[in-house]
Amino acid sequence: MGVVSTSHVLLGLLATGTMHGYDLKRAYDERLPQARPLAFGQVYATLNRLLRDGLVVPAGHERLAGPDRTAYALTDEGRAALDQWLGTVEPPMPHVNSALLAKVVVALLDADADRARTYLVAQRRAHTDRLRELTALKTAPEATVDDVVAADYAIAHLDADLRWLRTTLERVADWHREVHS
Amino acid sequence: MGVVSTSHVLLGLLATGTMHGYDLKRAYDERLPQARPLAFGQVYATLNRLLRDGLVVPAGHERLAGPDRTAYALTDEGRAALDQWLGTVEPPMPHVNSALLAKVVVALLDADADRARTYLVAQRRAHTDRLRELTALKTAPEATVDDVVAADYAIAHLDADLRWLRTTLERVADWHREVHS
DNA sequence: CGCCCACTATTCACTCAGCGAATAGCATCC
DNA sequence: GGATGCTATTCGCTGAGTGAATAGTGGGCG
Repeated sequence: MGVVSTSHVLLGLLATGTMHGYDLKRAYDERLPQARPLAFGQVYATLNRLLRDGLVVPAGHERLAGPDRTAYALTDEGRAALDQWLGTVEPPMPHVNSALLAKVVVALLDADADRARTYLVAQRRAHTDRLRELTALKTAPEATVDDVVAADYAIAHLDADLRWLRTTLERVADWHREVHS
Repeated sequence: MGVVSTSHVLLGLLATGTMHGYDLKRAYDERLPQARPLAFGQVYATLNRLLRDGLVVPAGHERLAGPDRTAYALTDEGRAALDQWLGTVEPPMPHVNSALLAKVVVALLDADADRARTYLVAQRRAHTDRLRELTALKTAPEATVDDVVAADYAIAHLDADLRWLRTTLERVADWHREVHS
């Protein structure tokens, strides 16, 4: 599944009004609090790429109670790129990019089936623990819809992992036999 | 959830015997056929980092029916790093890194609820289509256990996406109201 | 007043990751 | 003998990501 495209998200945030880098970072943290943390440095790097590609333009260079700051605004091209992104479905699972799967494959390859089994059991434990955390976070009284939707996403996928862990545990012996043949 | 660590997978493949870059790439394709495609260039880049860090050493430099080739072998340090990796559980969903979620958030932010709804419906369609492909692939007579396990992983997560898409569709109106307040 | 701290805003230097093209030897086949 | 294809590696470039550095301003505090 596609990894989240930082540049498109920044375009989307800029579409709500001109902003400078620092504000963008804060808007990102506010709107996508559960997402991968975004460093300031990366915001400016991405902005520069968007500028280079003509998707944003500088819109004011003021100094106001602090250091210089440059605000950026979407161009028509930027608006078009954003609409294009929003109107396109993400390719669903074009390849299986899972650390879990990779680790089990490697464990089966150069250790024995027990090694893989031990790992799977430990991972299952970590998953159930995290699942508890997330359901608590979701049902907390101060949870916003943002929080609930993000938590639901994580919960659904942890659940998917758990189901996969269970059936894979049952298959470890067969699988090990096949790998070493 | 952790993205698959190329260097550890290569260490794992090397643990089954000394290999040179080209063989490593083939072993990767054979053992992880459903994983993200790995370019030759990246194999050598990663090998050089492993060499620099003392996790592998050159083990033979032969020319045999073709260009020069350098085989690499695991060092004790490399073996230790591999064991360390295999023995560690992956942090389950430390952050929600989903293109789906990001796109819906952006759609709600600078378009209306219908825009988000249209996207969700289109995405659901793409998911169910892919789901059909994968079940076909899994039940095909020539499917190996590798194929089945990988397909199960993908299926479980597509299913998780679908459940999330359904409940999110129901919540779009509420969510849109909260975002614009 | 003078000083330190915290906040705003951006830049810099560096490494990893990923991709496509380039290079180069050998095989083989028509 | 020229074209094609396989083995094996290198190169150049862009993007992604991190942590530290820089610099100005305002507020609190003794």
